[in-house]
Amino acid sequence: MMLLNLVGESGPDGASLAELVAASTLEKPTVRRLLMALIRGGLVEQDDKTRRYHLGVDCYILGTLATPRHGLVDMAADAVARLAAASGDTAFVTMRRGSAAVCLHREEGAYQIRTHALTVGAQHPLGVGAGSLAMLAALPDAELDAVIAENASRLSESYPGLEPKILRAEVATTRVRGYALNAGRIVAGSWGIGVALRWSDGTVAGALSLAAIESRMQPPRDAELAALLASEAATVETRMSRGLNRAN
Amino acid sequence: MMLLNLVGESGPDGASLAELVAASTLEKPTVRRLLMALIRGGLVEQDDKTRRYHLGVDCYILGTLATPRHGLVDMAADAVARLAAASGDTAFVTMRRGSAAVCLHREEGAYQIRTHALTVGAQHPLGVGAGSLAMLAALPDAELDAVIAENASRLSESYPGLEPKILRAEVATTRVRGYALNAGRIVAGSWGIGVALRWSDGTVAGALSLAAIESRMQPPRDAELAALLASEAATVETRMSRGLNRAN
DNA sequence: TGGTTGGGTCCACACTATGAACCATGCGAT
DNA sequence: ATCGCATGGTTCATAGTGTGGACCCAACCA
Repeated sequence: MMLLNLVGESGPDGASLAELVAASTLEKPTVRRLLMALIRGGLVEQDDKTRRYHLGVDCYILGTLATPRHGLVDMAADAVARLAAASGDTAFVTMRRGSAAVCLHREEGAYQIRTHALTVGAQHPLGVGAGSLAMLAALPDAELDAVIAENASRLSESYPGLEPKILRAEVATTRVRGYALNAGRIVAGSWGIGVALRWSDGTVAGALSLAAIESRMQPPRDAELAALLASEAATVETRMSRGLNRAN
Repeated sequence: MMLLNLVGESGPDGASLAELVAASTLEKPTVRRLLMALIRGGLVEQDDKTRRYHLGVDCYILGTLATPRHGLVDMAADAVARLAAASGDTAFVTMRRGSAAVCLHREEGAYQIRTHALTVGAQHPLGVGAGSLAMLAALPDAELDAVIAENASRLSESYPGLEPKILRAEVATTRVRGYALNAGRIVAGSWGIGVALRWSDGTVAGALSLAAIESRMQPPRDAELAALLASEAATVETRMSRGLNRAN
């Protein structure tokens, strides 16, 4: 499942065997054998020419069958389109995946300078990035602690300037402010604003966010964008509760 | 992966442990352990109250990430909607999954009598059902033989009246006729018409189909519906080739 | 109260995954 | 032409992990 996930993260060009070995904690023969098993099951496929591994049809099939329960992107697609159109910047749907956030949908606006700091499939610990931070801040305190604890080592190692302590401070200001702001903390100059999305039972599902260069996120524009996000989020959330998808 | 698939097939109400044990060839402790592993990985989730198992968020995430490569339903959604609206009957998107066909999308028309012979998530051997038969007939002969051989035992056991020999005859007439017709072979009185969909490289991706009661599939209406299907299939196929999704 | 059904777990045992070492192939440089 | 070096892929003794019959428990119903 770790491998499946890595293949998913690898984007439209897929992943090579070597890349997967490097990204996983497994040895080459093991990776290869597991990939063969995934291929047999249809969850992964290998391009005959390039020898690279991609997600298989069965992933798509299972995903489609899981849509009635979890289909956030469908419910948010038009909201994201409106956000991108209205702002001219790039809009995203991010979803929670345990203690990480996955970017599932990206819609570019018309403005000529576009940040590519966040691409579809990318995963970061909760709190890293605007949408991701919005989700983290939306969690109940117990869960927040658990998530931060789980991510602690990865944060300190791979995300300098986003150590647990700083993250907690960010969460606090996010909660007061009402929306999450990423002031170029991951890629310098690439700013973002995000708001969380919840299922009708209150659990955090994902987030809507906007990204742009620093100059386009200064007051008073930042507040305007945040208002835009909040209104679209409300729209999406009513839709999420209407389709009474989830029993639990 | 077999279990994952079974959970997927089980529809929106999920599956109980006992059902999964029965449907799989595994023993109860094994099923339970594998399910726990799938739950750990986020591919499956268990409803705390009902104790039933459902597809998890990660299935949806992987499915979304696989959409650029395999996203048939998105490409066919509006065509299916038009089919259902124009015919008043129920329209389907089916996809190939090895030697089986999976129903991924179902759109009901306005007509008051609706067949529920095919529901989303249902899987049958290739050749069983209109869309499924359309796919089988669209395969090159070598592949057709392989598929029929693989399904032989299941066909004879579970689908009386659709033994390999009869299926081959059906394929022949389908190829001549240009579209697949299921004259109530699975559920008496429930008829269907289907046409195959191909990727731009010629490989069979899935099918579009319509289902209705027998009386609504008699000449000349059957031919009219087939024409409708063919034209929508053409639309979908041009869209499939435009998004040059697949390298291989 | 007693029987039945379904969910979930234990642990001796058998089988299966593991990875260091190895082979094969494609490609750029000399 | 030939070498060197990535990168993809495979082998096989060994360590370790999954397997399932038997069992427990709770809920439900007569």
